[in-house]
Parts: sequence; C-alpha cells; structure tokens
Amino acid sequence: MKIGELARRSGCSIQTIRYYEKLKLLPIPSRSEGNFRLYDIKIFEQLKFIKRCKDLDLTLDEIRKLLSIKSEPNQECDDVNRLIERHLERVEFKIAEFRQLRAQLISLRQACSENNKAVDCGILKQLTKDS
Amino acid sequence: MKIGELARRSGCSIQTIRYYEKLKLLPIPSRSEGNFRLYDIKIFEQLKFIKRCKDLDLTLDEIRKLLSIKSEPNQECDDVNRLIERHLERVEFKIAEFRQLRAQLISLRQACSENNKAVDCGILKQLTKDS
DNA sequence: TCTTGACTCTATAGTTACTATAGAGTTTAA
DNA sequence: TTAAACTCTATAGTAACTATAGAGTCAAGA
Repeated sequence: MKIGELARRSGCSIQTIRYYEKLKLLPIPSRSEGNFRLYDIKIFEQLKFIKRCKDLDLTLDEIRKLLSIKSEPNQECDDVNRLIERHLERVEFKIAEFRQLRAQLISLRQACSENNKAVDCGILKQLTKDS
Repeated sequence: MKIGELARRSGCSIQTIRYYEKLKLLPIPSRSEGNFRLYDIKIFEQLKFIKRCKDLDLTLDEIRKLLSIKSEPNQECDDVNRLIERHLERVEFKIAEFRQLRAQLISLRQACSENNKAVDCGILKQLTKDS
C-alpha cells in the first residue's frame, strides 16, 4: 500500500503520515524501486490506533506512551488507566471552562441592546471597563 | 511605565507584549534614552482590552477587528454583535464536542476492570479494534 | 565612584500539530 | 509515447506564544 492509499484509508493526510514517521510514531516503511513508501497491514493498524487516540484528543506524546505500553505486552496497564483518567479530568476541566466562558459571552451579548454606534456599544464598553 | 511593570499589571508576559507590538495589536511606544520602551496609560488600557478579549478565547484576529471598530466610534456595532454571536456558537459547539469526548472516555475507562498486563488491557483493546 | 544584580533590548529558534509549496522524480493508463 | 496523477525531500508557514543568547541600561548599595 502506498502512502496515498494509506492516507485515504486512515483519515490522516499524507503530510501527517510523514510527520508521524519523522516523530517516530510510525515505523520507517520499506520502499519501492522508485523510492515510494510501501506500507503493510501492521503499520496501517498502528496508524489507525494513533488516529483513534487523536480522535480522543490525546496529545501525540500521550499516544506515544500508549504505543510504548502496547508494544510490551507484559507491562502493567495501570499506566494506561492513569493516563486516560488524567485525560478525562482535563476534559472535564475544559468543559467547565467553556461553560463559564459561554455564560460570560451570553451576559456580554445582552449588553448589546440595539444597533448602536461603536461609541455606544454595550459590548465594547464591557470589554473596556475594569471589572 | 516600562515593559516589566506593564507586564505585571496587565497579566501578559514581556515577550507577549513585544509580540503584540510586532503584530500591530499595540502601538509602538516611545523610548527612553537607554532605548527602553515607555508605555502610557492609553497603551496600558489597550492591552487590558486585549487581555479581556483573550480571556474570552477570542483569536488575535478577532481582537484586531474589535480594536478596529472601537477606534472608529461612528462605525456600526453590528459587527461586534455578530462576532460575539459567532464566537458563542463556536464555544457551544466545543462544549458539545468535549461532552461527547467525555462520554467516550468514561466508556473507555470502564473497559479497564482490573490491573492487567498490557496484553489484556481493556482500554488498549478498545483502541485497537475497529468500531 | 564602582560594582553588581535586575532589567531591557534584538534576533533567533523552539513548542504543538500540523499544512502548504517548490522542484524534481516515478507511475500508470490511454 | 505522453500526460496526468502520484510521490519524494526540503523548507517554510500557521496560531500564539515561549525561551534563550549576547549585549546594553539602570539603580541601589558599598
């Protein structure tokens, strides 16, 4: 499988795949006579693993750690659990942050009563004054 | 006021202030004889405005637009309203995304029943298999 | 006055995770 | 054979910072 097909089937772009290879998240594939990268099923599976982790908003370093644990079957999976736990906490924190931000924006939006000139703009006034 | 004091009082770092000057989000300040930047109250206020917008998660380009409207008091503030509205929509979308992500992580966490070897790890298994 | 530590300067490079592009080589189907 | 699609490496750019090197300035204390 060449890189274009791998990209289509994995949902990652060609450049991203090369990037991951450079970061050593993916192994170096064999090459054709014309120097094209040739991917086997194992690398394809690894890329799909990475993509699933990316879709979970894990950082590339976290993904690297999971790959490392995965590659050593006798290693304890306590670290996996902990990593996911910490990630969940961060996501929950982000949710809280964004909800607070939403409340702020809703409140700010209410400062704009009518179509005014900028000099009378309730939103700009709120953004200007000290709280 | 020199840049260190401005940084402390605004909550932005020295490098960030220089960065904003380079981006023309802040005007070029006067200089002392020793070539130190000297900031007056107007620039300080502008930086605080930028900081408040940053705290609302607006992009620098959005902040640039607000500053532009603000600097022309006869301009319609309809654009301000629209910008905040769109931002609010994006925040709400992000909340939905993170909530979905949270559900996925909670579900994933439940795949890990006990302290296993990596080869038996429920989380890694979930991340490996096709959905 | 001298010294020294704190402060400031510019230039440059790095962070994270990509993304784009230039110029060149390879492949494939008509 | 030809031309379009594909692939390659190298380099630079994106957004929003952040760090650092090496040099200059300032201010307080001895």
